[in-house]
Amino acid sequence: MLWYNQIMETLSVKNKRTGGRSAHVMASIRAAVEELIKEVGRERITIPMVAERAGVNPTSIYRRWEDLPTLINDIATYRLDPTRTLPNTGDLRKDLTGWANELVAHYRKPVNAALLRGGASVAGETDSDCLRNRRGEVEVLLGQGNSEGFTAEQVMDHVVAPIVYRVIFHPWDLDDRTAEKLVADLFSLHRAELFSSL
Amino acid sequence: MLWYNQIMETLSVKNKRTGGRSAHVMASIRAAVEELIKEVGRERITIPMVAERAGVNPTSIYRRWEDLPTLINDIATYRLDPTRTLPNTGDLRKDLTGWANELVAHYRKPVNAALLRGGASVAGETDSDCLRNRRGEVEVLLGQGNSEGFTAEQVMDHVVAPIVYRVIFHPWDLDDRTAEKLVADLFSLHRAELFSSL
DNA sequence: TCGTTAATGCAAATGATTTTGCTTTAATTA
DNA sequence: TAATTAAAGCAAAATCATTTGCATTAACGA
Repeated sequence: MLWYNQIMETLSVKNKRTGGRSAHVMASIRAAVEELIKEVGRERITIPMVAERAGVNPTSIYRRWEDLPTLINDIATYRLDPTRTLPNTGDLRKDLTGWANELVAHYRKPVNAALLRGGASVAGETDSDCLRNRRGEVEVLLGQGNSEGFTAEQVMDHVVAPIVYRVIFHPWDLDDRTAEKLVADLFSLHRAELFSSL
Repeated sequence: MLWYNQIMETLSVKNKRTGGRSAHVMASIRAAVEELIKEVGRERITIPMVAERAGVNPTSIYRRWEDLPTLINDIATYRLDPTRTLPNTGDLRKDLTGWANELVAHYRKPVNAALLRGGASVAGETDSDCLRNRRGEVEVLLGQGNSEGFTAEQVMDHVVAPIVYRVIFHPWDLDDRTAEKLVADLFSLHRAELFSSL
């Protein structure tokens, strides 16, 4: 649960009055967007819809945000906390599995999946790769202790990419065995390379 | 270049008249959506915009497609000619590599990448998976001759997903060795399973 | 080629979204 | 607590999207 002033701090457009009513309006709008993203999907949300669900006047939304994409990106900016501690048991396989499981759990929440799809729709040109933090984390995981010869690219290709693919296109195929299976695939791939170099 | 009747066959909503004018209207709409996706981005396209650019009456779009997400998904889904012949040399590895190379070449064109991102933003609900044809093709490739024990899921996870991930988030990492490398990974993964079962 | 009628075009009507001017509420500061 | 004024509410107007009924075009089978 975020406090109202924390909610206010997450917005791209600032108010001068950050307490009481304003914060309550923001919280209602955010809750409404999250509900609606789950119920009707990002593409079918309208501003009047959000206003009605939030019990707020549409004008209040129009005056604060330029347009709907801005609103949704603002509100759905629920991120994996970049300061959280990563698994570090000394066992790379365990760490990767634990980390990938966090990723899966995160993106099984419809709001976060919707955000990723939203990120996808504006990716490619700018440097706004909304997964760049994940690659950074992979590098940390590989760096702490024995990387067993894996590169971040391999982990991104064979663990992160399949998860992302499922989140975006096949969310119903994302279950709590996905992460373990993919890490197992990664490790068998690696062993194969060891064998073939014998 | 698709023929008009091939374009018609790709739509989710069918016409009884598939030639001449209808096909021309479809082709114009498709071209308009492609241009606009590049120019203004998925988020700011409207149906009247598409109609004007296509030189077509908005009514023609409204009557055929339920709404904009459906239209975009339709166009994004069928950009690769679904009737093209797939590689069939008898050598699965060669076939997969050739097919994956087609995929890479296709998505290295900016229009197609933009369409995939557009598809991503409307994915996740219903069965509107704009990559479902790719999975179908994988099943065909595995079905013709020796599948060497691969499942479509494995190919989707370790060949298609990494390509899609790069297309959407890292297009600059998509080069003409990507496909071959990923198929090589897939095969080494498979060999690993053989080894580990010894 | 002709006749049928599906598909498109056109225009008016409807419905929804967005903007605007003004009023009210209440957060903040003194 | 009172004064100030930012932010929210309200309602009417303007804009834009969508639907609808009918006229026109042309695809396709006879």
